[in-house]
Amino acid sequence: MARIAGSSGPRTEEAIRRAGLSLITTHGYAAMSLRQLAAMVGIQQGSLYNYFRNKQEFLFDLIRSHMQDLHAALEQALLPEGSAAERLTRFVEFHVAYHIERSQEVFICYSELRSLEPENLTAVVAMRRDYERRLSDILEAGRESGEFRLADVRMATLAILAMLSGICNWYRPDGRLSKEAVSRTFTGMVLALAQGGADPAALPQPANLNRLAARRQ
Amino acid sequence: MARIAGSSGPRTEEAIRRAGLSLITTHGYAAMSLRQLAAMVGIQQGSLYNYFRNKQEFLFDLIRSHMQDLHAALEQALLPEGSAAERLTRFVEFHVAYHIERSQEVFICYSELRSLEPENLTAVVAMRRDYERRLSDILEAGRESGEFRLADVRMATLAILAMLSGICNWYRPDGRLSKEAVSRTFTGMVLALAQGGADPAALPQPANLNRLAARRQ
DNA sequence: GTCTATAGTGAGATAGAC
DNA sequence: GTCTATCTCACTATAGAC
Repeated sequence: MARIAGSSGPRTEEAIRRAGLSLITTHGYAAMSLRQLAAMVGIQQGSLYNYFRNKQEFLFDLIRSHMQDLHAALEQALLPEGSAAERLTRFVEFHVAYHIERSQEVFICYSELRSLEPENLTAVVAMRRDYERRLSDILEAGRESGEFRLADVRMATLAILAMLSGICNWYRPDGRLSKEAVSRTFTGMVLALAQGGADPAALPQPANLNRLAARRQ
Repeated sequence: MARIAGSSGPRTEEAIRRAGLSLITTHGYAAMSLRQLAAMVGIQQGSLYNYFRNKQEFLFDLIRSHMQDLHAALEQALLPEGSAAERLTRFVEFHVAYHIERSQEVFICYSELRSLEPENLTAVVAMRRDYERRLSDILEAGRESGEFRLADVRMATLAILAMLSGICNWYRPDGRLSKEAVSRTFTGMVLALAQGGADPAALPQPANLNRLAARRQ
């Protein structure tokens, strides 16, 4: 990480970005000092101010630019039409892939909202709402068409997003599971959740299982 | 919050606890200053050191004592026997109730693990593993008995816990939803997820629904 | 148990030479 | 664009009177 002379520019910018992501993910924004950050990049602490006006602006830039990337990528991935199950599958596949690919950014976007100053927070929350809505719309469409059985679309939205976003807390590229296995499994679980058929009372006993099956036909 | 004279003792201790929970939830451990904490309690900053040796110990006490409470409460709530669906239902009901009742502690236990020093972290992670295992065992039992259809018990465990723990990020006592409604809805979603029947390919069309129902009988 | 006062440290941010 | 040097401030933690 050390550096030789008075060089660089855009290379430094990218290095600061990556080091910042790493440090904030590990220790949190408040606990990360600019001295640490500079050391990791291999420059002096004062030099950082050629790249941002202050620490808060650095955080906001990280979060905002990531949210923009996320939106742009989602736009590409969403199906314009198709059954709700197909659209939901596509959404989950995208979400999982993105969360695995860019887990640090994603994690920070959830965990460091509290560290944003009010004005900056407002901007980010608006983008976030927009994203949640994409999922809500799919669930709502499925509920109306009868493909999905959901007691509450809002809660289902939050539940699914929490479940998917949790992936970036435990997924490790060198772990037991491949990206594909995770994607497949979560797609299955989310679809099962959405398609429901689970009245808590309905399924435990075999007798009830029969009733349910009959109702479905 | 202000106080009158040189009084108190255990009352102060409880006040510090509550103020700490609130501040850490809102701003995070690293961003909370002991001056803030003292001000919220209505004492001077130096007086805090009658209640802990340093800031880290305060955090660790909060987290550890909460984990102990959680384990004790879970012990009471778990069913010793019954079908996997019944046991899972009970687990979810407990989990939701607890997360709603003590959302600050729960949130901190997830979000401030990073702020624990290595030794303290080790202790907490062990307790956490133990808790996850309670859920894994239920899912595994259900998978073996054929009640549940799960591609991967470990991922299902993590998915369910993430989904449930997410509740403390958005639930508001004065909001649209009652505790009971949340509990019922999440129980339903978790059971649906566990009981599966969701090969991504299998369920969109009604034709496949029939096959599924037939197989279940 | 609480207060006031302060030691000692490390933080974010700025100034000016190269 | 980077460096060195430094300002200013807030923080954790301690000491000692009441």
